[in-house]
Amino acid sequence: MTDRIRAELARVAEQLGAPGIEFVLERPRDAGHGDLATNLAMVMARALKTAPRPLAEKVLKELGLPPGVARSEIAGPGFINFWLASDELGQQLASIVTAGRDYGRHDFGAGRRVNVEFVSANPTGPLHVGHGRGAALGDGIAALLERTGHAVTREFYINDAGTQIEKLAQSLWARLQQAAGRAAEIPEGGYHGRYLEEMAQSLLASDQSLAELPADQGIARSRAFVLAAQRAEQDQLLADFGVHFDVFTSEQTMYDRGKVEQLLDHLERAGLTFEQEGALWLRTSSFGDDQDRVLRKSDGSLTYFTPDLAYHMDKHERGFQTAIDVWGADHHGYIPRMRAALTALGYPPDFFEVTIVQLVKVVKGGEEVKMSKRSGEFVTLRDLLDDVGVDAARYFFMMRRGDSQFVFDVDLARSQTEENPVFYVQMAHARMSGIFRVANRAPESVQPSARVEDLPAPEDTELLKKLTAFPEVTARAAREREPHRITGFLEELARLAHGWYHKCRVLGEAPNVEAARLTLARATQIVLANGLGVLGLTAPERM
RNA sequence: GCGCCCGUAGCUCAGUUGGAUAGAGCAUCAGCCUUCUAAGCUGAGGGUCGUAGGUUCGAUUCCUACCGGGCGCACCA
Repeated sequence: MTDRIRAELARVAEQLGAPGIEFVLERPRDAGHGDLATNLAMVMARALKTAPRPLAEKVLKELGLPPGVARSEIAGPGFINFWLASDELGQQLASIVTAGRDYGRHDFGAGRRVNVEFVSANPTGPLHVGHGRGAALGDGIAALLERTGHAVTREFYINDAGTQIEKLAQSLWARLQQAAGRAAEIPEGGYHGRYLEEMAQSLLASDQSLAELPADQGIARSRAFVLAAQRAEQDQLLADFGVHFDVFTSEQTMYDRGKVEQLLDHLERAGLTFEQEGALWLRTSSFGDDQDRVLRKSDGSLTYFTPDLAYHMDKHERGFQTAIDVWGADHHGYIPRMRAALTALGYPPDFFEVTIVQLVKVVKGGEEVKMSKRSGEFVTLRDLLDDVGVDAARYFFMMRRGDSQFVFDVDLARSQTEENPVFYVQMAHARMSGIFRVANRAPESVQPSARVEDLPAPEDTELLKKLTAFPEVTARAAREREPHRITGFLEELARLAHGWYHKCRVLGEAPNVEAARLTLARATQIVLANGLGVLGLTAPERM
């Protein structure tokens, strides 16, 4: 419907001398302004240098409106408002029930291959709440893209080749020595967290001889231990968090598979590099970065940037048309060099995208729970999950834009009351389900009753109109990579659903009204479930 | 010093790609249980959209400067 009106408006715009003009056709927030409104006359007025209202009259005169539009008017400074016929609304209701789980799906992604890389935590410690936010957001973005017709791969990059890992291995080695009663110091820049102490103790308990190894072997063993332990722990935790990765790529394999060498070769042959003071540089400043970047240090070793760039090249070679990276805010300064380098490689500008995830502040009992990686004290994702559960954690992380700082109120997330948005939304779904339970009918058995005349209350109409907005919300959320648009919509919908439930009886009404309201309840249940589903949350039948 | 993000009700935050009278939840206050879940619902008060300019029919939205908060500015990862 919207598409047909939009097309007709575009046709008239062309006819009146403004072809291809950009205009908005939207649902006005004020119901008094109709079901749909356009600013076409006003944007045309600017382009054609005439007054908007007379122009709106001309537009309206030329407009061949589809039969679903009941009436139209010119209002305010030159808006054109449309009211839809009530049978149009009824048909939309029926189509929700018919579409079921597919309602809110789109195919505009057209099978575009998208790689979403997220979490990608260093294997140097437990995942903390910041990773949790990245995990929820990355997974949410991936799910949104899937539901809009993209071919999505969820990917995790393991930073297992850097000096961080070396420090960690050395730190564990020191802890092993200490646990065996020897004097040993955590190396400079090493890891002081208690989890290494615990790991050392349990390793030693199962193999006393470990601490007897010569240092180089001991460190090598330590490295293998920490990598395996971190991987196992992270896998389990992410699984518990409801996040599934399709691909894990290790930094080390970028070397092992010759990707790094291949990259350096390619860059040098293309004349994109130069040597200075014994180091090899990439001319990123020619491609938008504010300075050139070192690929190979003067001591012969590579910077972190080089294998990471090779990794992105690898993604491109694997056939991905878009690579979305979800990064912590502390890495945002890294974006220009990566973008510049990928431009230098000749990749299209829409290949590389970054979604930035800002810091999470955890508040419990009205007080901030401090987190500091250096001191080894931080709020782990595991602690948070144990505290508030998966659904609440995922929902909370997704309910705010990634690029604003976020206060995670643990007490709120735990609460089983209306104040808690997760609870509130899930409760709305449970209530819709409850109607069918009491009626002793399977929700799936509902045959769409599409007559809006049988939905007499204003609450009926308001709820229904909200439901019809869901596809637009999912489309926008996917395009903008903003899962919080879904949570916001769900809360608005839940509010209407609760109000409707309170005001409008379903069972025991006149048969035609009961049938129509059962359809509405079913449609509401579907949209709530689909919305919760995109976010990876459960939609409980009862609570 | 330079760059990026943020600044909207007491608090936490939305704000439909420049639109009509700026919204929601919490908190506060006032109501509502003979009902398919009161684990809920209804209503009220609450705003100089950080500040000052600019762009135009119109600015919370775009531009500039400044103020405040966060994060970055490595031959670290």
